[in-house]
Amino acid sequence: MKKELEKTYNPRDIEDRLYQKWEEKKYFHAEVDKTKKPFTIVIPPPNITGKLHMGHAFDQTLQDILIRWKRMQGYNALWQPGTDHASIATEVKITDELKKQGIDKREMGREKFLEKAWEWKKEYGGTIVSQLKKLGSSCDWDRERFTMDEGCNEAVTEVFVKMHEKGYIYKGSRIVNWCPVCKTSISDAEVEYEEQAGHLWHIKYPLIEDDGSVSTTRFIEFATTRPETMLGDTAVAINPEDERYKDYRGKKVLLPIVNRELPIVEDSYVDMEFGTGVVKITPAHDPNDFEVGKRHNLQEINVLNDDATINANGGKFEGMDRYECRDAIVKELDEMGLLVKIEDYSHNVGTHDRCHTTVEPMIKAQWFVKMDELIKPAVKAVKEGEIKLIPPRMDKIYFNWTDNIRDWCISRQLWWGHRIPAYYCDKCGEVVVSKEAPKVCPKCGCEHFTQDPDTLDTWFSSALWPFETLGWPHETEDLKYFFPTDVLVTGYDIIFFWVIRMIFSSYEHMGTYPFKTVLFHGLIRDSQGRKMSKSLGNGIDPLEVIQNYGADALRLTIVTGNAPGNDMRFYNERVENSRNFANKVWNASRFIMMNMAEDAPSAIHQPMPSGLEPVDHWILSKLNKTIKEVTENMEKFELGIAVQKVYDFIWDEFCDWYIEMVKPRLYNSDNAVSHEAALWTLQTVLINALKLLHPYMPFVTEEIFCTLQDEEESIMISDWPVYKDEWNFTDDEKAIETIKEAVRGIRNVRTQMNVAPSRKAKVFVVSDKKEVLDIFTTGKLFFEALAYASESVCQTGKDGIADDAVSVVIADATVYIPFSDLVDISAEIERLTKEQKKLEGELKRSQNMLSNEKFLSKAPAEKIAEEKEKQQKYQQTYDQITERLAQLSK
RNA sequence: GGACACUUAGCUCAGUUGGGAGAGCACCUCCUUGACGUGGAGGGGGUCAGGGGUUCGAGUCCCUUAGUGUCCACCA
Repeated sequence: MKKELEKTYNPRDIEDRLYQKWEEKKYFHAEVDKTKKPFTIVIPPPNITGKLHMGHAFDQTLQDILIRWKRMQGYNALWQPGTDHASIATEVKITDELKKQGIDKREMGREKFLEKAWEWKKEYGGTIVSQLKKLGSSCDWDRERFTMDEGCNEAVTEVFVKMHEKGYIYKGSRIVNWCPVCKTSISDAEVEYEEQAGHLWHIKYPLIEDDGSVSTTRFIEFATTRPETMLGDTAVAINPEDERYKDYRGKKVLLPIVNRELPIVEDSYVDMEFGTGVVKITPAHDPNDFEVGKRHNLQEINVLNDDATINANGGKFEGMDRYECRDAIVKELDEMGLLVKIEDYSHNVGTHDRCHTTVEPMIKAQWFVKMDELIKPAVKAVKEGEIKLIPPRMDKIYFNWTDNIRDWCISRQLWWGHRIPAYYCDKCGEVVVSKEAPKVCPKCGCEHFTQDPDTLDTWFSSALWPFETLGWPHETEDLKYFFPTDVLVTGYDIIFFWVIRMIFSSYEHMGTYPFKTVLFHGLIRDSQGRKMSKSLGNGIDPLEVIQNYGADALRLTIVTGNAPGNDMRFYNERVENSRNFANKVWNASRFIMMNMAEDAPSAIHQPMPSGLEPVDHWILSKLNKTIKEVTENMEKFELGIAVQKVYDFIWDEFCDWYIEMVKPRLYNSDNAVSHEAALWTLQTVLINALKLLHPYMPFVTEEIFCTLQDEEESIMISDWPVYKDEWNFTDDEKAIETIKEAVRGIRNVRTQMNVAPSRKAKVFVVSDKKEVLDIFTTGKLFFEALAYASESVCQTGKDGIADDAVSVVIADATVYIPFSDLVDISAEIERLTKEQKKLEGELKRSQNMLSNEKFLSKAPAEKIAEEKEKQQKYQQTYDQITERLAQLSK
């Protein structure tokens, strides 16, 4: 039966059907197979609360391109999918949801809350997965994992206990970043600094004289951005080198309002150049002051509650909010005459990246991962190239973080997450860290324990993702075969949160690095270059784009014209272009199918017939080159360049030239050999081009492929095209390029002269070179098909050509079109003179280069040869134009 | 304060070992040719931010200036 396609490509009709077929046929599924080489990618697990956004689309498209390509290349390709429990994000969302229903999380209690959370996971966790499928992602869904499934839980506990035993995990009271709204500690990576307009309050504390009296004349003045923390001041610091304050050394000041005596300590931390060279020290609420406090054995007075209101240590301010208290204290100091002045001041304030609440540094007992040793192999991996970051500039960002790394605070005062496997003896408080609750206290023999209420940072489990998903801590075959993985694809925004932590975790627990290459992508921005955000409401919904233009168009848009790691702007005109391309491919295929005889076997598996003509060789040669280059680009992760080449080949070479050039042969079935050769070439080139395109546009390529095939097959499991020496036809390539040049010249002249397309004209090709005439003789019909020729004649001399014919000059030949009634000789002379001038310029440039001795002695030989060839061509053309001008001027 | 990136056609961007400036969109002219008007043919438009250097040769490498953006950083 004759195969047919619709007139336009309608992605909506086919995408879901094809995806379902792929899943049913298990094409995405990978099993250990030692006869094949593995290629593994683990998905950056999307949050269960998440809704598909452009960031996912970017991630997914790049991964899917790589995995589909490698699968076609014969690798045993595994794309390991899964989702993340996203501890804090999910907990906040559920808490808010409960609040709307008038339910308070604390009143509800931990157990009930977790039940609710699991219900939530069941209900919404699948949404994101079904959305990923809309993009065409070829993940092995049979292997789908969740960061809080049984296996991952086991891995997390294993790691925690092991690292605790090795001393890499410890509990300590230290300054942590505290979010007063989420009421949990957060890691340094989760703090986002925002430039905020604030004030610098200049305050003075009175000195305590040697006799113990409070001075009314001697003060020590300093500036602060946070006056309310004075409630927790336990010292004032000066630089030991600072001569201005030498009389104050060893003395004390009185902390007003609170009436506490504070020592004046000397610490080189104080910058003499800044302000007055004096710093008030609040060890409990500032990380630097905390360090100073440790060095000078200062008291640590916490003045804040978990919600950032003032606690009992704040005396009469107890219960006030931190900012309310600030105003009250400033007012009181002013009344006491201790406020010197207020300056406007802009400074960086740490905020929580989730809720943007100003973070409060507080001393808390938390669990930490000791980083100094762990980070070393992670630095080495990138330094020595064992892990390659793309683009390479990411190295610096990476090292900047590793060089300044601090211990990682991993405990969170949340419920949704992996609970810390630490147990406290109810009687003596002994801490036992173990996989299961201990039976007997090793210290006091008591049998009652309470588990640590805290959970772990989400990224603690994500850090294990590449190996826990393959079965670790068990020694599975999957792990041995698929690990380490090959490429990680992710946004540069989570390099610190995730990438680095996976690298050191993997090295620590697996003894090897988790992947060989990290391909970073940027952000997708709106048409004005703004970040897409909920508050701006400028987010573009990928599902809507798919609905309107198709998943292939979305994918192509995302990967086109973007260098690795760069942000991109997204707007519909770009997607329209991608959709148009899908339609172009569709219609080219449709045309080919229309010309295939009924019941004829598809040419795909047939050997090359003998009757191929130069133009067939030409397109095969072009295809061959494209195959080679595209594969090379993809190997270097230059996906944008690769797809551009496929696009150009299909649209410019195949559709605009080749198909047009073979049409006469298709419409004329008298010459069966030529007809067959054309059909074979059309199909062969199409199939190969579709294969090159498939990783980028899986749906349209599959639909065409399957329609074209006789048997039920899939392009996604077909072989990736390989460069073949026997498809190289250098001479034919050159010949067709010459014809194209002549055709373009004729079209050009006709447009310039405003000749209606309907007006055909006889075309004479004149050349004194036999091989050139041969080329045009075999290519005669191209002039008729492409250059409005009624007839074409190839000859050596000018016999029979009117003197005033229009001429098109190319290197080896001159094409004459007699248009006597239309030709304005002076205009013709002008046109040719212009061309002559242009050539003169080129010739000059070329001659300059070739007469430059240094160029000749230093440039590579092939470059010189290339330049000589060009010069020759220019000279030939130039001479012919000169000759033609002479004729016309007679 | 440090680091990184960007500055190329009206707009958005490619341009990866340095060797005659590209694409898409927009714009102008023409085309109801039997795959496609989501198309075809032709065209206009750029001193590749400014300056200096290396080189036979620089959009591409080095230095510098200016503008923009991002990340990092405890200066109270």
